[in-house]
Amino acid sequence: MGNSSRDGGRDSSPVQSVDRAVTVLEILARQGEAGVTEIATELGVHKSTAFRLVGALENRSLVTQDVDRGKYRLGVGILRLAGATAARLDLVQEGRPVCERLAQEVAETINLAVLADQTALYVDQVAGPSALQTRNWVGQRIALHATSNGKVLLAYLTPGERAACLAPVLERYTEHTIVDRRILDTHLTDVRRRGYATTVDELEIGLTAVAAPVFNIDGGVVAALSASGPGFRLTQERVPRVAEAVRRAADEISRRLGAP
Amino acid sequence: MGNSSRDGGRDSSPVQSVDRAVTVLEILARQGEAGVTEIATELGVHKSTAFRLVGALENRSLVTQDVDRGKYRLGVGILRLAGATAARLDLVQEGRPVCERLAQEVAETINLAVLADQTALYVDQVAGPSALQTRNWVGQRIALHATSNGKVLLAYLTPGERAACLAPVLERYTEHTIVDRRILDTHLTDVRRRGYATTVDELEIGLTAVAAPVFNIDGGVVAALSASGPGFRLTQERVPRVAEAVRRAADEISRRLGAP
DNA sequence: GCGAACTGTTGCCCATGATGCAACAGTATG
DNA sequence: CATACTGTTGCATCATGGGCAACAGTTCGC
Repeated sequence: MGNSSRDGGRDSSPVQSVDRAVTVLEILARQGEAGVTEIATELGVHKSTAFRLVGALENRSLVTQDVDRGKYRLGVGILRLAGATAARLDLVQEGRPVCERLAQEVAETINLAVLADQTALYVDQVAGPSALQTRNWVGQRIALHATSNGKVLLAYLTPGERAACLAPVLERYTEHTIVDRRILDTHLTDVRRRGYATTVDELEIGLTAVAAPVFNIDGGVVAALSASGPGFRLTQERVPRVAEAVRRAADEISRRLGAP
Repeated sequence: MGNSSRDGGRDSSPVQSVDRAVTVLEILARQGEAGVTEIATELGVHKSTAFRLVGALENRSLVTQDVDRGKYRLGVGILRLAGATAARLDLVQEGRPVCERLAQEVAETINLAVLADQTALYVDQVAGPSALQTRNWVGQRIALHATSNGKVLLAYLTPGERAACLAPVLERYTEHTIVDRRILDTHLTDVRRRGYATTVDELEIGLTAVAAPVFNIDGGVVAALSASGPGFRLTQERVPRVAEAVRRAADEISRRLGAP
């Protein structure tokens, strides 16, 4: 059974049984449903082999069987995996050109972050033209209370959701980190009122950031868009103008995602 | 690493490497992206093992890597698999209650079929109350030109698409099968005009069927809905009334799918 | 700028898990 | 009712999956 190659493709042979399992999934995607014998024939393996491959996928809900001894089809596990991918793909794909323009406009590092496992998960980043930049945050999970993105994500949660997301004791990163819950809650009320959040020296000394919410078609906040840079560049005077640009860019991404 | 069990779950141990590969996908779905060492740690395997598992998934586009030696994320292959599942799941889920009512109303076998690989792929079936029924078509791919579902699917294709779907020589199943392209094209123009297709003794002697189109949110035809039964029951006199019921039911499914 | 500490990647050898075989149970069909 | 199919299972074999050691590349602290 051939191994499809791709640009920069791996030359080492793949794990054969994983490769076969993926072929099973593709057969089921193409045909809607299929039986063990049919799958075995298309794979070129014994039907007991096909049966075990299908069984392994069924155990993890990637494949399901309508009735015992019946035909198999793709299961909800595929949709769960895709759900994780597609929504984030949409956000990043729709957001990327907006982020690039904003990076040019404000000449700072632009980030998109989503709420994930009670942290701000950074899903995209576009660097400004300056040589001095923040490091790459993508893939990292950063504390909510000490980042502008995190503050935005927190600001639009219900009190219950917010309580669930914040540890009883907030971690102090610098002497400027807000660790008192009541001060944080008041601050987040202000974030919602103004439509953007700021941090100055709260995650680390010398780092200033400003963020605004990205809404989806249901009117909920699905991400926060931020600009960040060194404090000597992102001065207090400059913050309102940068915040306005970030807000407009976040609104643009929201519209692209179908927000009202 | 534990194997999640499920109701009616398989007791035999699954194919371990497939199981591990699925766990890799779930890790990436949950975290957005991860590196080889992190995946290995969560799987409890050596990082060379994780590397090969990820490589096998990457070969098939289920996983992708942003830059060489960088972190991995879920790839478009997942979306391709899910695309095959979700759209069909929608159609079948939205269509099922309508099919059940229609089966009761017209007392014949009801089918939903989609265009797949130049055939009519049957994706759902509800039997009428009669003891005499057609066999189960679900999962089968039947010639377009000799079925009412197929005629509906053909009728709404562009001339180019239609030419691509039909073999140069149409297969004759009975003496009533339409195998002349010009006669078929004229017939399909009529299908579009009337809003439904019929076949009498064209796929097999004694089998009568009537089908109508199902539209989606974009206004395109995504499926055909049919009622079929023996000719002595689905008489010529009865066909117009059954056709009208099938049309109304197809319109109902179309509305549920968001058709204009 | 350099060394240490990490990462991802690779070749190789062997232990083990994937596989095919034979057989069985269940279902469909003539 | 017998035959011919299907899906499923236990078992023995061997081909492959896997870990190890090492390497190349990158990051980071001093």
